[in-house]
Amino acid sequence: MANKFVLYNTLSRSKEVFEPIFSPNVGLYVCGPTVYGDPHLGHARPAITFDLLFRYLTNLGYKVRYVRNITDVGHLENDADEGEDKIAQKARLEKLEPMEVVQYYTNRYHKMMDALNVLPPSIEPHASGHIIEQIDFVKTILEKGLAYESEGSVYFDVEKYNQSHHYGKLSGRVLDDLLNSTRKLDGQDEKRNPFDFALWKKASPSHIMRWNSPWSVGFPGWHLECSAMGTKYLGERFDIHGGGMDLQFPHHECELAQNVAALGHESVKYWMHNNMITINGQKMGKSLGNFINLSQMFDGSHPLLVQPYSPMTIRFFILQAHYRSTLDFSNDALIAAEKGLDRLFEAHRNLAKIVPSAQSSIDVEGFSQKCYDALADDLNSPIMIAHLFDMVRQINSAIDGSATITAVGLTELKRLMNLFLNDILGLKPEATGRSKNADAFAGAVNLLLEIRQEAKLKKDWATSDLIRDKLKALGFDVKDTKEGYDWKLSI
RNA sequence: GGUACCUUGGCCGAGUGGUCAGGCAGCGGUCUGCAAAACCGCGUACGGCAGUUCGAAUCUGCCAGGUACCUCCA
Repeated sequence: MANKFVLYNTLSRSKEVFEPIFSPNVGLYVCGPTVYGDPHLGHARPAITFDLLFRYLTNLGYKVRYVRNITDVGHLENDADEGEDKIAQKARLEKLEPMEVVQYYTNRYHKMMDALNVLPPSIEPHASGHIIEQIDFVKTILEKGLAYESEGSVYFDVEKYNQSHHYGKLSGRVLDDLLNSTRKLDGQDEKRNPFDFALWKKASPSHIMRWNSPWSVGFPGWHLECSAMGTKYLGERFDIHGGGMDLQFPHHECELAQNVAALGHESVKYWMHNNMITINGQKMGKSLGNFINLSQMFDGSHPLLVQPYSPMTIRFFILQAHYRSTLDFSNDALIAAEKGLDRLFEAHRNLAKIVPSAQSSIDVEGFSQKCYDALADDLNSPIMIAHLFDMVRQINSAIDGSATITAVGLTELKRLMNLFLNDILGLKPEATGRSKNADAFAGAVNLLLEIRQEAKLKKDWATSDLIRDKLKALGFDVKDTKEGYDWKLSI
């Protein structure tokens, strides 16, 4: 742990040195998906951002417990069916059991995350599996006098809380402003103040997902699950809480207040928020209807896409921007990322072709240091990737013979490239599927290229170019090398 | 309306008060039978206007444009 890891804390609005509360253990909580729809490009951002963090911290030697929840109850829909649980509504729509919908989209989420090489968290708790813990949480807040019951629902008393604490400290909100800008919602008259939020909500007759509680048959409030599950699995104090910037308010603000109300102190030391992915400069979101599903990205089926993009291209695209910047989607940017990543992988593979020298012109140690420095500076993956590309040039030069590296240096470089590329950035070459089919296929292409070699020896350029051009038309990139030839499938 | 943030070369995207981001695309060269790939070289970019400063794209103010949150949202 030579490098001081510095990360941006939303709470202080500044970069802080990371010091775990109980080193070497690190508690990390990230808001996971609401499983009522197919995962889209927006879901990939936090997943990959915090996957990078998880991998990096683990690599630094920390023992990380990573909790990422599945939200499968509670969140209210805000359209015609106001007040109905999202999951319940979807279930009625598709004539499925709510938990069937939950299971289906959870499976989909896992499948997409797996494709993106996002490591599974240590614990993935479901909100629906922690109703008892959430009810207990509500009870505690009621006992502390910071919540009140009204018509079978329980609301957090924001104004009272604000008398002794600062509601709005995370998001920079001022209570008076909220009073004027809070929108009128259903059930508003049950509340003392419009900005009070539900801890427990009484279920309407049409509401399918419902549980018994001391107050009513209903369901837990929208922000409660993270308070309850974070506390359960990471303790009353833990290190990092992450999520998308759009969750900062009200979700995380409320969560923070709930924890202070129930526990008497804040739970989270560092709050991290990733920025949004935009499309034509506008946030990509479910409610805006401009999102692209991950499966559509992978197969190119969305009308905005001119071609499919592999999971690794998506991952690389996201890592090429800093997590706190917005990232604008475009085909040009994706294609550029795809080509760049290709070059990176190619150099990584070509490491095997380097012949070591007695001297070294490549500064392996400096390279390592620069990469670690970039990560240590608030997870600056774009800078790290820039250093990786600098190394690509040197690797290619070494193959050309215009740069040199010692055997020891080469071994270390191979280790570092594996570490940075595969283990930390989580970029792995797309599976080529070594099968009998593929072997036969490769054999046939090689045979053609052998014939081309013979034609070349006879200076029969017509035949040699014919083979190359026809293969090219079929999607094979053929290139001549000192030893003979090389090829790859470019589609 | 309130609050916060953003505006970098053809595109994407880092960063800093005073030599370099990086990728993609483009141009020139080396190599090649020709290509491809690779390597070498090339772009004097930082929204506008003022101010602070020896010096600002980087700090301050104003203006313009954009975005986010304030409502479920990654």
